[in-house]
Amino acid sequence: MRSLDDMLSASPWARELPDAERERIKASIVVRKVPARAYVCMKGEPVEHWIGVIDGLVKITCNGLCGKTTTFTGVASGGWLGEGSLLKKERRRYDVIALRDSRIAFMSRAAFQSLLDNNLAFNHFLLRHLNERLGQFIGMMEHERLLDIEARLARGLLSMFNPVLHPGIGRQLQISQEELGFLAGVSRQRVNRALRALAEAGLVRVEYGSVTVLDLEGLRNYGQ
DNA sequence: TCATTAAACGCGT
DNA sequence: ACGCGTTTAATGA
Repeated sequence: MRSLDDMLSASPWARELPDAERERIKASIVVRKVPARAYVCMKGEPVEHWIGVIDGLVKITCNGLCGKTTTFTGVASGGWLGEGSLLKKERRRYDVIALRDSRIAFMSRAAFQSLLDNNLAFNHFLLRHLNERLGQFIGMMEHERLLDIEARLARGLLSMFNPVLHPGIGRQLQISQEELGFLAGVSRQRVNRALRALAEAGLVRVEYGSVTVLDLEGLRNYGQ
């Protein structure tokens, strides 16, 4: 995705907005470039924006007290995040960090609220979005308890290729094995081994700094 | 005993 | 400077 316009065109709620309304929303959005490793927003901040990933990749993450860090989910090109904190009127609960140079859209709280109050398509979108997320997180518990690490990594990858949550993602994902480890909750060495297994099964292609999905359905069924 | 992990190192990009 | 593969030593099931 190249521009805010592309991003809005890929967002079902924005596609159906009347032109004037769409322009009004667009005017409420600030676009900022965030370099790799920089914060998009920080835990504890007051929440003033809904956040969209126009281009790039970010992670929603949290640092434990004992120096550990975990990634709850990645958000790729075309994805929106932060609606939870916006709806609950609370401070930001998690850090959002760019995994590579990214272009990020910040929609004002007022614009978000007016869409919420006036636009049925937007409400449908939010429900669908929240439902996909909920499914992902329930699935995560299931997988953590029931699946081996290869299958868990397969599901972790799959979450990144969810077309509802990240309409702009292609088949290739630029992400390091270390970050995949944070995402799937396993060590880097184990990610490396598991990736080889998935590649061996013909489901992905592994390259320097990236993973390409060859068989989405196969990934979904991996380890039944 | 066996698998997994963090940390360290060296190599290639 | 970063990503990857490997070794090593510690951990724990």
